[in-house]
Amino acid sequence: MLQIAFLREQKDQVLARLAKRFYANAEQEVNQSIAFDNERKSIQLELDNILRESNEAAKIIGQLMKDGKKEEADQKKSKTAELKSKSKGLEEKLVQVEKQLHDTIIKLPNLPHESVPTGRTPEENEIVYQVEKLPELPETAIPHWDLIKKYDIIDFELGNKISGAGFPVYKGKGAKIQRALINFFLDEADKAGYYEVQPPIVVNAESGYGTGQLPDKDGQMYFINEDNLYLIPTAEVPITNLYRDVILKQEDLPVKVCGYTPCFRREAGSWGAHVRGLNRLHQFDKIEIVRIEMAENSYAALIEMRNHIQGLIEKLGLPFRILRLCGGDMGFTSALTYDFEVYSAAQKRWLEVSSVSNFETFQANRLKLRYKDKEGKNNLLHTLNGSALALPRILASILENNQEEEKIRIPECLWKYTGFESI
RNA sequence: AGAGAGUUGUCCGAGUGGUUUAAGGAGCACGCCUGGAAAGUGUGUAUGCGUCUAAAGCGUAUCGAGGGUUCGAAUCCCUCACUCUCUACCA
Repeated sequence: MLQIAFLREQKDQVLARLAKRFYANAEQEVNQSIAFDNERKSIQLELDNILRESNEAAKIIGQLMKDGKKEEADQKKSKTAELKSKSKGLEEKLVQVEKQLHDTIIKLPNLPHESVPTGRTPEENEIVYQVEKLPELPETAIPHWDLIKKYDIIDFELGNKISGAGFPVYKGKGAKIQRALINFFLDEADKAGYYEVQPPIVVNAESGYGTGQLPDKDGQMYFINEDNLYLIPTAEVPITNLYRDVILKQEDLPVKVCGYTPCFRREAGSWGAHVRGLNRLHQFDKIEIVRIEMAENSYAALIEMRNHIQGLIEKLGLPFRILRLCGGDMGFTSALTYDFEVYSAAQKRWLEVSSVSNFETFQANRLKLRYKDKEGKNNLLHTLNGSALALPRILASILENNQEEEKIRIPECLWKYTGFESI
């Protein structure tokens, strides 16, 4: 959520930056927010004055009662009745205006960083890096959905039977390579200084709201009606929310946390082309890295995270590229996002395997995540996160890119985790 | 799941309608004292919003959350969340 004070003070800049997203009603919604805020302020001022008067009166009445001057006290009481009805009306109005302000400002997406390219579609993303040569596979190469059948390592039909589409069963070496990837990614994160946590994979609405999945992506999360809980779409939600309503000390920074969780996505309406096999699932595994940084360090941290992810993909030996997302393709809450895509030779297309973003204060403002500086002043922090990495598409590209006539090579960095060198 | 007891500031903890403007203690910060430290001692120590160019100051709200009663609520009433104890169940 954007800060109302910033909208007020830097309206031109806000509108210019929102323009990069081609956000339609920017000017109208910004003006509306400011108008609601003005109204809020004037109501509060009036309300505070009335409350002050009645607080003072209550004190006097208390004193009069004590002194036994009951009649005088009663007289005073009748006067305060009027104040009371007035303050009640104002309170209702205040709540209403605060809600209107909130509902308006919550719709505004984050402001793109100045380096974000202008553009509406994925085609306009900027390619920051790309491997020089794309791998070429022999004519006989097949996509991963055929490979998993050939080697019997992932079973979608079994998953269909016990759960439904998008919930595969990993079997034998398929299951072991999952476990190997999880451990490899966690160990690498650990080496890079990330503190490991194992959070719950269901969260309450407040947490969903804190990181911005709610109200924006309500329909995308599985919801447990009975207990009012959501299945997490990413570990970003529980991990970042560990720091909801927290005021950190400057010496606690930066915060670097990682965690492995299953992730659940309904992906409502997104079935069809390009979602075969492991390309899009309802349940998948992911290792997430999360950082909390002071504003002046957050972009350096983003590059560090990007380099970490790049290192993982390089160790796995996969052909990849890095994109800087254009304004139109960037997520609602992000100020700058880099996407990693791995080339699938058998599918002849790029698959997104990681997304690393700086949210600046957008999440922190909702989370009320701040730090106390040397002067004792509280400031909003910057939050960042990235997938390091999500398993299914990484597994898909390992299978596809490493296939040979009668086996699939396992990247060497995984051998000590799998205990086998090929499938 | 049933019964009971709880939730107060950074922490512990007092407080059952009106000097609570939240006692007292601990911790922390800064000062005094000291050769240095400890002890001692003094002062300070939450958050949001508003007012203000800003700071200070002042106002207002916040004692788990939300609502209610009252001139006045940490205190009384209602709803919800969470914690603990016992019982039941169970990896």
